[in-house]
Amino acid sequence: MNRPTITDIARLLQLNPSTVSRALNNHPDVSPETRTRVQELAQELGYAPNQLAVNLRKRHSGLIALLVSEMNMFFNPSVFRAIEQEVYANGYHLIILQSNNTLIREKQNVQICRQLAVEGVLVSLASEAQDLSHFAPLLDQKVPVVFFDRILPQNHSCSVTIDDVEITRLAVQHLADKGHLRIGGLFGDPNLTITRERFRGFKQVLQELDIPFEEKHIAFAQDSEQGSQQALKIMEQQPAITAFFTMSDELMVGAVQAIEQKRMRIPEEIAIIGISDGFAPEFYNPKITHIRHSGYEVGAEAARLLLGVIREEIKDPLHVQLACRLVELGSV
Amino acid sequence: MNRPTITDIARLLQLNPSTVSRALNNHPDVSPETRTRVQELAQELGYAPNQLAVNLRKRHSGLIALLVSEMNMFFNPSVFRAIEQEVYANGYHLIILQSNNTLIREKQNVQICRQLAVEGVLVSLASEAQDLSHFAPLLDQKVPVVFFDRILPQNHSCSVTIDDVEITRLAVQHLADKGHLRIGGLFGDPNLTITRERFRGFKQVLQELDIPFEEKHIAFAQDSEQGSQQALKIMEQQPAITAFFTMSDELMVGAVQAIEQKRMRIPEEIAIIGISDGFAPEFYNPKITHIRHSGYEVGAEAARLLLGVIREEIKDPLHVQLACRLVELGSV
DNA sequence: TTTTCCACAGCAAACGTTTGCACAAACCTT
DNA sequence: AAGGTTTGTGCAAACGTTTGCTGTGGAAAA
Repeated sequence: MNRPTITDIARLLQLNPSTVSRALNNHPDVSPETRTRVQELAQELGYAPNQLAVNLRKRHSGLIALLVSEMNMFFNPSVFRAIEQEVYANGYHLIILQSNNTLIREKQNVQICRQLAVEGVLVSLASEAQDLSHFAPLLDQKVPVVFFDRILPQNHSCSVTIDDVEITRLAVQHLADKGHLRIGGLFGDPNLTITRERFRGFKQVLQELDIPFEEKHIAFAQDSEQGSQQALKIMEQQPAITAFFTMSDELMVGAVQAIEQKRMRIPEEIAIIGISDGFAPEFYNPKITHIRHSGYEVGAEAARLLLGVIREEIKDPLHVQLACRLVELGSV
Repeated sequence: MNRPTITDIARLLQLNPSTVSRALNNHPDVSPETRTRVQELAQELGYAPNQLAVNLRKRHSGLIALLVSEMNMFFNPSVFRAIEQEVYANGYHLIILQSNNTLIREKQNVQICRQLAVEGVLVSLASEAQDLSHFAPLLDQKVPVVFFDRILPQNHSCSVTIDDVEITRLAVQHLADKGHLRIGGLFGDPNLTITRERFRGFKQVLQELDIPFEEKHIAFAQDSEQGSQQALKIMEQQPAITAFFTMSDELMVGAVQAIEQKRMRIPEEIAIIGISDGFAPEFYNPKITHIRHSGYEVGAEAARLLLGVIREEIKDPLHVQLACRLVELGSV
């Protein structure tokens, strides 16, 4: 037999499919005796419900979609791991859609979510996304959406981020505490809210600490390679910086590369502090002091919020900002 | 209206649902006139087919599952990126299931694949998996399966790997060419076929080159931290090694950490060569010479094979071994 | 004019479940 | 012993599509 159905079991047991269905779902309306008869036969035949039929009938898919700019090395893997685990533990399944940072793909992915009748969507925005209008098809259908990490300001859906201003405050404060007054800053894609916020925080904290902000000591870069080049340029400026602040792992890697290329010693000749989930700082010796944000926690929290909204335990949009902490490892 | 169905359109246009269906699918049996009438109204109403119903009717899900041990930093992201793109480009969607390296989860995941009626499965095995018997439920149903990266020897399904013996040959040969005769080796989880093969290759190549194999110069480690400790131990052995071979990025990171901790200079005092997809070697200065295997290519090839099997273009199990090449970057 | 054929549209069944309702038998009530 | 309630089962519709078959009107062929 090709794949036993509920109807097959019903026929074999001289029962009605509905009774079999109830028996398998432990519905109280069915006698213990028939229940066991049904379940035993189901077991024996290796029966597994046809989820496609269940989905149609119940009008849901058991799917949660993760819309993400692209798989990259640093922030994502731990976020994914957390999300998958949380989703799995609650009986849903995770489907992943990449936007490759393009708006057009993100729009398509929204449509796919709608077609597949996903029950919730987790979103880390493409850098091309300037607003959230393309999520209307989902929001109109009351599909729960939670934005995380790469978000835009809005108030209609839950979001999970880290406190970007606070994170830079911790970093710059730590550098200042150690006596660093000329600080080089490496920042990412200036289109992203996350970059703008961290940059804003950086300047703000410098001002609070009465450290002059020097245009020539900061730069924006898209990846490690660019970051490395920009870091070299910054290090050539006079008066020379004594420390680097990098807003992401990619840029930290770039900065360290540049420092090593100049054969300068960390932290004796130049200090460095980054923002990281703690993985990449381990690559080096000394390990890199950083402000730690947990990608795992971001993912887990985003998934928990989404599940809360799906279960209607959460009614109003919640905006969670996760705490971070300084991890001193000797590079400052 | 809540979400227009084909029946809604039929009613509004005084047509039969079947005609509407055919019109939307550009079936030739429908007149150009009604076809446009239908398509225009569909457009106007924002009609999107209910994929759940389509799936049930067509008895497929449009889903491809990716069974993976866990999301980790190094090998996986590029593999995922490739797989997602290939799958997406062919109109399927990707669902991801982690096993956390446990057999029990892998078994559950197989069941989930069956229930969701996925049309193909890509597998990188959990380290607990000692055989493939738990994939029987899928193979019995003729669900195409392709194994990649972490595989076990078998002949019933396609597989994609890299040539582990050849890869170590390239590495060790390169070290020997540069005059290194005392080579430290760092290897991963000895349960994995991949580890055993690379270790076998390592010994074999040493023998071919008439370099004595020293037990005290090799070690096994599960992660960077352990790798670093093992590397330190190896470096303390006399006569001292002059070069490291590391079989994975994690271990490369560990070895470099140990070398830096000893304040030894690469490559003047000690050389290092690794196996990598080329990302992590960029972290350092000098960049690390490595044998490059493309995670992206592995993923893309695995996905292509799977799609080939699904489309029945590939009938017999194909075992693809991808080529690798030496990338010289100055650490040897 | 009659026959043949084709283009188009409708009918109805099917995919495998779930679930509201009906109904029979058995069990309590007074 | 008549009525009411519980317990277990069956019937049939529904979820939204797709598709084989049937049927009609009209054009082309004979």
